[in-house]
Amino acid sequence: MSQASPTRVRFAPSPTGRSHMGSARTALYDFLYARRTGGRFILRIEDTDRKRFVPGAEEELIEGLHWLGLTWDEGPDVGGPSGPYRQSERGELYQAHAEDLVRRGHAYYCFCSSERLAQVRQEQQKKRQPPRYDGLCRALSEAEARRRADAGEPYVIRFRTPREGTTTAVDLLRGPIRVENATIDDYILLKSDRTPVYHLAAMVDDHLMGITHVLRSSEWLPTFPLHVLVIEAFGWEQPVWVHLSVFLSPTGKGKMSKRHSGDPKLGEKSIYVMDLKEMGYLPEAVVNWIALMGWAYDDRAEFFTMLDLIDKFALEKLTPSPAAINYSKLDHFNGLHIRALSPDELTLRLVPFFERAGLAVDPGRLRRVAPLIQERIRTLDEAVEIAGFFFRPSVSPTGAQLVGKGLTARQSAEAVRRALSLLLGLPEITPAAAEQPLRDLAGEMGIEVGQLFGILRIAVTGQPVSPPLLESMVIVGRDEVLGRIQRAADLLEARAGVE
RNA sequence: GCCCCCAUCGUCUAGUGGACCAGGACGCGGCCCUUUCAAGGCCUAAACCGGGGUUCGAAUCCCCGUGGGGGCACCA
Repeated sequence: MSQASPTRVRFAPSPTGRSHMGSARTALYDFLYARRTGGRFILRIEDTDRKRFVPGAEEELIEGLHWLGLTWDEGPDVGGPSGPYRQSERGELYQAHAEDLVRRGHAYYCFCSSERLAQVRQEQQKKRQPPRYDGLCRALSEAEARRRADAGEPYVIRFRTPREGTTTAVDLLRGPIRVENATIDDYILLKSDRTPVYHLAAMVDDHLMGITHVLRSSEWLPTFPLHVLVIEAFGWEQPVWVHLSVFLSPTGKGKMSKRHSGDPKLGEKSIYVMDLKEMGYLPEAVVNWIALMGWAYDDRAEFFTMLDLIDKFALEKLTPSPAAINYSKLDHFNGLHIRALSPDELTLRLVPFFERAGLAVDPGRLRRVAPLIQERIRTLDEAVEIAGFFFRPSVSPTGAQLVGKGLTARQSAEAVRRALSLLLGLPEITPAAAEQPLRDLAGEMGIEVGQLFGILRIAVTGQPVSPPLLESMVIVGRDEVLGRIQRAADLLEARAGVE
């Protein structure tokens, strides 16, 4: 690998659906390698197939990349010297290159109809032969082909794959891959509507855009030798080829697909980038997570920021074997990155989740809540569950819920009543002022500290699991705390009367 | 069916002939801490797919099986 010229890498998605973590990882590696080497990162949209085009897909794609913190130096939205960056706007380029190949004998016109092709395929399948073009038009003379084309007969341009010899395609992670040319089909390069297929468009663009390293899915491995042949036919230099392993479903059975993706609105795990955001994951955590599925730095470090990754990323450390996705590891990384946030930053990230839950968030109060929940949440949406009560006007535990563990309603009522008068006698309700007296009270009553705090926790927060009780009381406010405990005492006494 | 790729704990992985009775992380289990829940600390269980070679020596190299994955479109 000569470093004479700066590296240029591209991410070339096709806007045919929602963008998922698999392509996000490819984009991440592209980005990391470009930044690591001081090269350029190019975004190219491969939208030659109008039938599969999905409106809005490009927008969601760009939104997702931005959310992850990826930026590119050239692309459809930012321009650049090698544009246009949408293949649908580069039509003439592909036509000219395809014709050039025909002129030089590396490709030919094929007039076979889709129907005939389908029939040929069917017969081959019946005879259990590999499905491929039978070569009917390969033998057409140049003059004959010209004549039929001029007569208006529709045609495609096919690559004239050598019938003899072998092709060696070199992948950075796998080394040389040798295949018999006889097993490589005469692939269509230019469709009858004059638009190119990937095998032509990507090769032409990578060359014209000066791409030095191609990172792409290993799904391209089967046609890899074809691509090497096409580039050779043009007389161009091969880029460094790197085929990234695919992601497998969480069970490891089959590659990850929409089939394995749930609806985040139902609390299910999704594979789509923008769903990950909705599920309460931090982009920092997602980046850390996908970076480590197929790449490792050494035998120790696992927590990485984007800056760390740029500093340490190396193509040679990529692994060629497929990886099963593991959401519990994402949860782990998310917890780590949440804890690495400043309280101010955490507050900012939390706001949309409370709003989404229909709660009126007071930013000042949320900022005070943030440190209390920072080490208790693994995803941002969990904050609503554990700290939503701070933003509700009241809580409404039932008498049954208020009864302390292992205590009767009467004992619980007495405990709350005594705690209330204790708290009323305090100049302020803070951990420093209230904790010891409450502990002493539990001791006097012969109950566990946990039992007393448990009842008060339900009384004040309305839930059995909450941030630390006394700290929470400070934020809820003295008057409201006293009121809630008063109501709890009433409820417990009513219940004690029934029992 | 044909072609291609891959193969270390359940999962993600470190490991490029001796430093490996195989290391880390997630998850699991236990202990400590503790007002709940977490976080944190400590500890346990858990793997080199099988068979042949090569070598003084193989997780590491070669071959054959097996298993897994991917691909066989006028999609990308």
